[in-house]
Amino acid sequence: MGEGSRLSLRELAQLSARARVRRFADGQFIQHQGDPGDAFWAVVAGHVTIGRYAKDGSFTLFAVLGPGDLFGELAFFTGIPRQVDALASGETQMIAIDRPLLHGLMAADVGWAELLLRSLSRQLASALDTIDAERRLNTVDRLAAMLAAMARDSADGATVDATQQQLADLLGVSRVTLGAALRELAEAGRVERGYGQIRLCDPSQPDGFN
Amino acid sequence: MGEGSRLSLRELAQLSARARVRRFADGQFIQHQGDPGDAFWAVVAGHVTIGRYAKDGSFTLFAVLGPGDLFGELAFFTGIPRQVDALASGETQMIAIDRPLLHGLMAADVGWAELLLRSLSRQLASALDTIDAERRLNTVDRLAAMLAAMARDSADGATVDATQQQLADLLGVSRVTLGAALRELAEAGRVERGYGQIRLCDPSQPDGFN
DNA sequence: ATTGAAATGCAAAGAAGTTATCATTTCGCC
DNA sequence: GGCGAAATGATAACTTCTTTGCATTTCAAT
Repeated sequence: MGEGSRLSLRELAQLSARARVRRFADGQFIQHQGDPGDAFWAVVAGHVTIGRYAKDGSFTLFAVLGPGDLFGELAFFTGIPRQVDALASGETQMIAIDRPLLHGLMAADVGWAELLLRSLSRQLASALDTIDAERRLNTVDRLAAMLAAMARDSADGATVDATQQQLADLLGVSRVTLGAALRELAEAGRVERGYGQIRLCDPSQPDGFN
Repeated sequence: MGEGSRLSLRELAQLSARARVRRFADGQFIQHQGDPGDAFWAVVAGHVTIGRYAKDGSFTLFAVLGPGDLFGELAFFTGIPRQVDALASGETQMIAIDRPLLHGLMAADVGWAELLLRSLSRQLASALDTIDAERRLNTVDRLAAMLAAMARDSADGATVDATQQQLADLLGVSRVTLGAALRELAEAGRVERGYGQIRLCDPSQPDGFN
């Protein structure tokens, strides 16, 4: 969701100079659904899992964020309470951007406003793509598109580290359906299935989006 | 999609003072998929239909916007080409906000930046709700939620003027499925079905979102 | 090497949605 | 009032996804 809208090292450095870095332990809650949105976060180091716990305990995974990613702008700007839960995944360092800090940033450089607008716009584009793909594409194509997007963000650009259950949650289908779709892709020679890992055979293939 | 993030009359007046109003006839294209996003739009009068034409001619309806609504910020801020088509619905008046105008606005009043951030955030919240609801709720509940949201924006707050086909497109299901869901709601006494119109019997009922 | 937990594979039954087709109702218009 | 187009209602065959349950494979820790 937040891919492609990351802060640069320069911008993270500017932030660090103006606010202190907070540390979170693995599995620690950073925000709960329903919290007031009086600040949003910039990830400095580590990873953050974004999603929504339902009353029945089930979890809808929205995204896994990394260094440079922003999140929580939504509650901050709308005044709506937090819509999602966020947990640290591994040792994580973050900076909270509250209203005084934001005003300071925007006063110092209007570029910050445009950066935030660009970040939100990208997230919205991604969300609209998801909605459209969910209606228009079958499971196999949606999976292929998602894997391609995840691989682009990965270290080597061709491997996705995730279990079938996690992929199923991301895609909003059952593990059974996801397994069937994966098998179809594997039989077509487009991916190789590992244990907790998927390798894309030809990442340059069209991904169905846009 | 854009509900609840409308410009006030005062803000529309400020805009009109700085840019000329453009007129569009019923059915006229305002923007096509793939156009460059060198400006975004503020609706001054009339209505705009937002959606996406697929190659096969099918149309995914995203929203119907009214006076005070903004759209097209997405392509403008991300640099991604237009993702959606927009058509005037009835005689429509709009203002194009390009980069010089936006910079003028933001320089005159930082409030414009926050207004845009708020608008985008609300659209994103709405899109995320849609994704989550699509996975978690059954068709009947999603329909009830959508009808409640649409009724809130309507004149009397209890009537929705739309055909079953349009509602089906909005919800992303077939007309058959939507008809069945509507019938279920009608039999539960929650709505009354008219010809091209739905009346909510108790709009104060919880709508399933949040 | 063994063992236990996690991940994956597989199959059957059932729920929910889609497409396609046709009948019926409603409304505007002459 | 009658007509025609649009909207709605209804039905059936088909597809896709889910749930459930269990077998198998993989990995890591002892």
